[in-house]
Amino acid sequence: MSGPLRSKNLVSAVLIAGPTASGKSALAISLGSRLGGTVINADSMQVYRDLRVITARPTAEEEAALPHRLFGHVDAATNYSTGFWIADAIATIKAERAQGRLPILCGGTGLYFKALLRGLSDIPKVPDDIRARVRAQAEGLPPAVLHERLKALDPLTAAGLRPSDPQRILRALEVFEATGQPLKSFQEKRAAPLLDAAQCRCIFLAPERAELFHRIDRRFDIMMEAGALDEVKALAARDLDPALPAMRAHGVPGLIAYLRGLATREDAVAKGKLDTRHYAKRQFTWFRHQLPEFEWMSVEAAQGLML
RNA sequence: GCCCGGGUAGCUCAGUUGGUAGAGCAUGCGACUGAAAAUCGCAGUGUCGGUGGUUCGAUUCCGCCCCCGGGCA
Repeated sequence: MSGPLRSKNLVSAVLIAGPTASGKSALAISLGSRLGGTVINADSMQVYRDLRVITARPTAEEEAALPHRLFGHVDAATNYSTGFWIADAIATIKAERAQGRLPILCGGTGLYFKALLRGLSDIPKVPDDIRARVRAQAEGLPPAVLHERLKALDPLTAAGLRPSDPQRILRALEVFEATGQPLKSFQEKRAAPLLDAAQCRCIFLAPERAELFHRIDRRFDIMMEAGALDEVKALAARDLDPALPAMRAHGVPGLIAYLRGLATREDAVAKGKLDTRHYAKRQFTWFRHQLPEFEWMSVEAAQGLML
């Protein structure tokens, strides 16, 4: 069953989310072509120029069908983040609207959609040197020790974090280091949302899980045939910091290990598929609980969608 | 055919000086404000290869049988 009919001018944007490999891109292209839309990427990995095949970014032919924005516009050496994306997304949505085009946000990154619909706190950017210093000092230390350190400096934020969660602890440490104020104190003030879900069409493409897992496996095999290994080889040759987001894309760490003779090709592929399935599960959980305003829809229902 | 090693959770394995067992991974569920394709939390599951014996009690000790490795012939 498709949802109620809505006339185009009541919808200020279309948001298409869903687990990886659910067919979001195809839906975005089909809707966008009919509605005079522009597809705007809301996927944290499809922003990287170096990674096209392995991130399932739309192909050149697909991109030719209608305007696509924020795809492959970032170098893999960049530590891109939600904050950068939100800024890019604001500018892009405005620009497309100014041209009379309907923004179609499409991607699987739940945090990006949440930032769009709930607002992202205004937190000063942590200078690169401070970030690097905090991380260098943390090198090799167990997360519980870092948590103790944070507790001494910023008990407010530390109280809300698990001592086993290195990533969030480091973030809190570097924000405190850069601003002298608790991360929590910034988070308590949320910026105004960019979009109001009531004026958007928010779709979550939700295939049946077993079927989706099969598609994920098959798609990874297709990526391998389509040159994923060459792409990863070129990335590996840049010898970037393995902690960079682009270096963590599903399949990348395993394939780099394979290229360096540290893993079999079979194991690398299996790891890529497994990471992707785990991620898909987290995407279902995220949207179910964090963004309930999304309308869950089967792939078949989405195909018959009228806006 | 003989000798040695092994058969314990979906997988890889630990363990029980005899009182019906556990890690990692997988699986399921969940958290989530600038690395989010990230990071983290919780949970379940077993005829302990089969069979007979010893014993109050056997997955653990003994016999026989079956299966899988390796070696010898």
